[in-house]
Amino acid sequence: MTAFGFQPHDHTDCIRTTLAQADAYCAEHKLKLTPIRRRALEILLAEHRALGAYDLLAVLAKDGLGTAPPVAYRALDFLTSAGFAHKIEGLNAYIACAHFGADHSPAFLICTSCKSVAEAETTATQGRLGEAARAAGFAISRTVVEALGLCPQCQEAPCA
Amino acid sequence: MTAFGFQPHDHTDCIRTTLAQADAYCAEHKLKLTPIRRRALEILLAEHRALGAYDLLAVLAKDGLGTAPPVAYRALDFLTSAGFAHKIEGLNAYIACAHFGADHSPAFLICTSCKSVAEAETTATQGRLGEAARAAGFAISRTVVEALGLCPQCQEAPCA
DNA sequence: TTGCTAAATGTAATACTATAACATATCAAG
DNA sequence: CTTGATATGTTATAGTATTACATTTAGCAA
Repeated sequence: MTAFGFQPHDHTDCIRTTLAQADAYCAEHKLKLTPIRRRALEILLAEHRALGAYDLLAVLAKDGLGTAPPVAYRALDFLTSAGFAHKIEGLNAYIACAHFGADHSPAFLICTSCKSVAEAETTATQGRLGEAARAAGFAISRTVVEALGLCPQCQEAPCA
Repeated sequence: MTAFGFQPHDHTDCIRTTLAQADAYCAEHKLKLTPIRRRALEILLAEHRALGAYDLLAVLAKDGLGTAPPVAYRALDFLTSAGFAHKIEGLNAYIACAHFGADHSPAFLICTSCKSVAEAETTATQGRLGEAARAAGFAISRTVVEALGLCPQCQEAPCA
């Protein structure tokens, strides 16, 4: 359950710091980090793994913040648009961004056993995808770069 | 509708050639390219763009080859397992493989306007994902590498 | 303050994507 | 020919996401 680049770390601190950064970012960019949105981000940060929209919704519902699917999807739309979270297409799930702030094109290492996710930093025009796009005259607006496999822990203990 | 690396080409020939290759590959590997599976591949080849499972099913149904969802998903499972087709995660859609045969880790350029898809060839351990995986001790089993954006044609005619 | 406008939220219904479960049929190997 | 594995037929359901519209809230201007 605890994974960041597959290493344990201090969750409480990372949640608090990132929420503060999000508050500051929204203030500066005239975005509204409403209670639902802020709580959704907090939930994703606390889990620190990919969470389905309905999983998120279940937690929001326990807090009395909404019960219908659009509540979760709207919060996720906001968070992903603002760059506070990303969608993992290979899992139809969402995760808090590990590299707060700037516009970026994340790459993910996703453990299919324990569901932990590591986020690597890239730019959209790097790597083989960027090469191929330039060669083809293709204009990239978004990239999906994900590797599914086993994290170091789960390679050692496959039956966990 | 006609796109291969976003260039027009001879569909009829490419369908025939690839089906023949698939027949040969299945004979050699003791796989059964049954009528449903063969027709599904033919449909994907003919469209030459990402097709939803239910879109495929609709065509199969017109041919009297089945009406229930498992018909389409089973055919797609077979085709993707055999390497004859790939799933585009960013679109929840499927496309015939443009590089027949060998085991490979495809990278896609996907036009969000006309839905055409170009497939680039890579290996799972190449590029930034491979670097990140090695650094983290992560064992890759499958990669998802996709760029969403506009193909050359749609950049010029955005209102098509 | 009042009223306007845009954004956010509440809610119900529905669409889209995918799988589970189980019965039946087909086919190759012994 | 029978057995076992694979493929297909079919119904139901699970999981993911959006549309549509009513209501509320927040910010701003008259």
